[in-house]
Amino acid sequence: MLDPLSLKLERLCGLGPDEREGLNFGQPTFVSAREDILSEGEIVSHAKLVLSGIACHYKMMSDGRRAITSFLLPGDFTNHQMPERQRLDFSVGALTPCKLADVPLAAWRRPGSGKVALPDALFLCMMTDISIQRAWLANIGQRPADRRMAHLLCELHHRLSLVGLVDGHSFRLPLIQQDLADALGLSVVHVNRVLQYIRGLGLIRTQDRNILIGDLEKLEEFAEFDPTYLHLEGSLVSPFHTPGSSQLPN
Amino acid sequence: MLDPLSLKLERLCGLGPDEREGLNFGQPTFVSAREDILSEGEIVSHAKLVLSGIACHYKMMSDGRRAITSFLLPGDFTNHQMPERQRLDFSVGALTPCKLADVPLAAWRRPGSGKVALPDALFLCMMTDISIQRAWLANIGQRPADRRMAHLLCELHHRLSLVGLVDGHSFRLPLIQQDLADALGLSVVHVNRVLQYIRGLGLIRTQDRNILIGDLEKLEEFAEFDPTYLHLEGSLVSPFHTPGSSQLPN
DNA sequence: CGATTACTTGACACCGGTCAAAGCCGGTGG
DNA sequence: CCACCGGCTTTGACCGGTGTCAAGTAATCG
Repeated sequence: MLDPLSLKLERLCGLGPDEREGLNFGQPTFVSAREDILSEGEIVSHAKLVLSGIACHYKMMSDGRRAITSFLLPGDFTNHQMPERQRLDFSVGALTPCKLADVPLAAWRRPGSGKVALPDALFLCMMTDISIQRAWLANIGQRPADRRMAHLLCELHHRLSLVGLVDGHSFRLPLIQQDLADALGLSVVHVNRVLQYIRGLGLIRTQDRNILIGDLEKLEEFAEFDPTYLHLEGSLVSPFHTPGSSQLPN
Repeated sequence: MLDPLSLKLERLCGLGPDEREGLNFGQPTFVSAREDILSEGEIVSHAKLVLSGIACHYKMMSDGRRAITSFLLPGDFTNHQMPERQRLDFSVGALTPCKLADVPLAAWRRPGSGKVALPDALFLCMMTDISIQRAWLANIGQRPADRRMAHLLCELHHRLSLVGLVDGHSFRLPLIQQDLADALGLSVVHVNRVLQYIRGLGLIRTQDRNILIGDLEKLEEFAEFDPTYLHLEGSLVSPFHTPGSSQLPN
């Protein structure tokens, strides 16, 4: 069975086994739920990969609130390569028990010769992460709570699906409502109300700690969800085409 | 007089004139306020640089609302290099008349040999943009309107200061209240109320379309502003850091 | 100038936050 | 096997921050 990152890169960029050889990560490490993986202010020299579990980027506000700025699913990196001696301006925390591995920074480096597919693919992942952040900004800034929640669920559906963690229309989402609240800028109480409301619409079903998508199309319509920003269409081409230095548009 | 990007790179990374030679951008283009610079869905092959004026990243929501996901100040790029054939998931619009220039993608490429300072510096810029997005997410998600506004003003103060556009404690901010509203996830009416409130606290003063910071320290304290995320400390700075004009706090 | 665009103001409604208490597990230990 | 316990979820009552609507004023522009 493929690790989630390889699966993602294969589906997203058509990356074959031979092109992933730079991805030999070391021994996996395990952290338990609620534990910090990286702390704000830290200086990191490694890129950590989530192999299983769900983690998040978060910032603590001075009044004790926690702002979750992204969810890290299997196949996501906790951090991209940082400029040297740059301090982290966020923390990374495990929301569930997580399995992690370090990926050598060399994977991002484009060699003077040889295959460049891997660095390109990793770059695409980074661009997608940025796109997701933009989408969150628009989501939190402009949508009412119910659609905001629905939009997040749609996104998670697609992202989990990409790494093979969606079974039919349902996926396991072992987050507590406080996590969703901190990610959506809502209170726990309201998250609870909103989940019930959406459940009442027949869009989702919850059982245990699973989220079952009842009618994905309806949910996406309700959330005004447009998956373009996830860049799922597998544009498997090198970002670095060599342009002549002088093609000015217009 | 240095262009804003060179100024920024010099102050941020200690980049000297010889290391910036990859930055020979072409003829500047001009767009008027409210005009689009790039449109969602477009495929871009150039990186555009803002030389003067203020632009923004935005997404239109289906109900006609506009979500501004970032402000582009002089010295900022409208877009980073995108993987080829990747469609833009956002639009770029000019909020004021803007002067732009194209920067060849080659500037980002690390050559097989020779200077790598420029690509590294540009990469730092990209990481900072991501950090800013994270900060916006936390800002919009967790802070009440008044502090949210104050935090944005603090950020703009620092960013404008970096490119020499702050004069003492005051800076020109030729945005309309609707722009601030769309960026902060507030209504225009409330932006108006909040500005008056902050003005009443003596933290800012507005005249014409300028924002004057009355007491920067008080404003930053009120906003719980921590400039770490802007990565201003010149982590890549070599021993020879040229101070530039003296208005930079340090 | 008139016309448009931006800013202010007030009244009112409502979404979502807060507080508090009550269920609901799933563990853990006796 | 049951009792207890702590974390999570669910409810209800209440309130306050923001949004909306609408109208009036000021600024900007052709």
